[in-house]
Amino acid sequence: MPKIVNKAEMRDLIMDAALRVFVDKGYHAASVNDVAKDAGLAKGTLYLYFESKEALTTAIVDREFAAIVQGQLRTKPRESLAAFLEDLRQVMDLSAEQAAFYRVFFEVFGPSFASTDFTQQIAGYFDKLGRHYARQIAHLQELGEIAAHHDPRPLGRLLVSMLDGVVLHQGLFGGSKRRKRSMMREAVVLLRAGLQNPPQEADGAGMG
Amino acid sequence: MPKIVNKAEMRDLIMDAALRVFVDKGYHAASVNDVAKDAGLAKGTLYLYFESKEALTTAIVDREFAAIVQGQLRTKPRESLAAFLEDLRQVMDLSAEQAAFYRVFFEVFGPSFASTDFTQQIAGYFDKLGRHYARQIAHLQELGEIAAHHDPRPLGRLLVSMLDGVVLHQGLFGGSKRRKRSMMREAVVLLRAGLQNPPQEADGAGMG
DNA sequence: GACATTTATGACCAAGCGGTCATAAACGCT
DNA sequence: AGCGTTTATGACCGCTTGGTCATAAATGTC
Repeated sequence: MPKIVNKAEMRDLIMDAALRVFVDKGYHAASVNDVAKDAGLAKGTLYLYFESKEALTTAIVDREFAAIVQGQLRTKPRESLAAFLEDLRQVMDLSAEQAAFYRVFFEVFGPSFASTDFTQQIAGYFDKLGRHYARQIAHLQELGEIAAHHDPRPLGRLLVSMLDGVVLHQGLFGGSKRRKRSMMREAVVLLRAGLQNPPQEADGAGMG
Repeated sequence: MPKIVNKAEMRDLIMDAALRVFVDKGYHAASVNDVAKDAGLAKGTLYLYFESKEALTTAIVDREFAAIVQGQLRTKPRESLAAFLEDLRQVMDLSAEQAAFYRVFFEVFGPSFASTDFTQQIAGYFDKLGRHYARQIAHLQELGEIAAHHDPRPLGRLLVSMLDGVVLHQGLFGGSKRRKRSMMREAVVLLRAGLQNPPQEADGAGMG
């Protein structure tokens, strides 16, 4: 009988290699050959497990992305604002590898690559996370921990965008640990005050 | 005597075409030929005005980026929190074209492309904007419009990251006008409360 | 050890790219 | 009109890429 390999394991191994190479050289500069070599395989072998470079990439993005988002989704609804803020702090405190992945992710996410399906899928992840935050916010509003005037849905989605921005800038531009820490501290302080306080009718706020 | 063309004008014309094509097809999928055709030129002509595709791209990013950032920098220091918030709201309210540019920008901004110089330059723009906000914040603190416990520098840079995230998500994932409006409203409300309120010593906020 | 079947290989291919350059067109001036 | 100079052109080149495929290696069973 024939030789047998664990295909799922092999796919994971290849995805690991690909992610390393993409992070190192950039997605578009990395050739399939580069990836295969890093995985210790010949190019042809790689094509036994992924039908194209795009398929490989999609699989990676899906895997990594799901991991990040699921990590947040798994958290049980918190019972205090402080605990919720701690969750948010954790999203911002991605590991260096995850931040690097983020860079790749955005390089990949151009019109050239993104089929509508792909875009939808990613948008779906962010929206899901946003809705999760929305539920969390609504819950904390009931507990009186978050001011009642906030609208949970847009606020949840807004938080996702904002935190993503913070993470992305960290991934792209780095900066010292010190700076990162002080920024994260400010973020938590800002969000805490922003979430828990009702709007004070200020002076002459015009607005359109 | 010779034929004469306005080189600066020509460069701008080419950059306009390139941006259109990049936005439409994605940076990596767009060939120099595509750009030249869109500009109504032959490829060789384009190379009379830009020495390489990378040079063209750098010029575009520089131009567009400077426009966005300079727009904010030109604002005189505001004398009220409300006015400052209105400035922030404006950054988030980019036109569709500017948002599309953002997408291209991040596609370009991979390790494959980015020379260290380029990265530094872009980081410089963001930092500059962050310092601008920091000055603004410090000023409003003196006026008592922003709570004193905030640290202007990291907070300014944080705002840049956050707003960038919001803009980016808008550019990438779009969504209805309604949704955009409600998110922006939430953003302003959140930031106003976050900025103007002092930290309330909450319950049991642990933290590392 | 022979066999059937799966898995691995890397030379090979067509296609497309960025970039060049000999040649032609356009133009301003006299 | 004629000339000197700048500007425009697109066939062409070298190179790399994603992807294929005939061939070889590996493996489990008898």
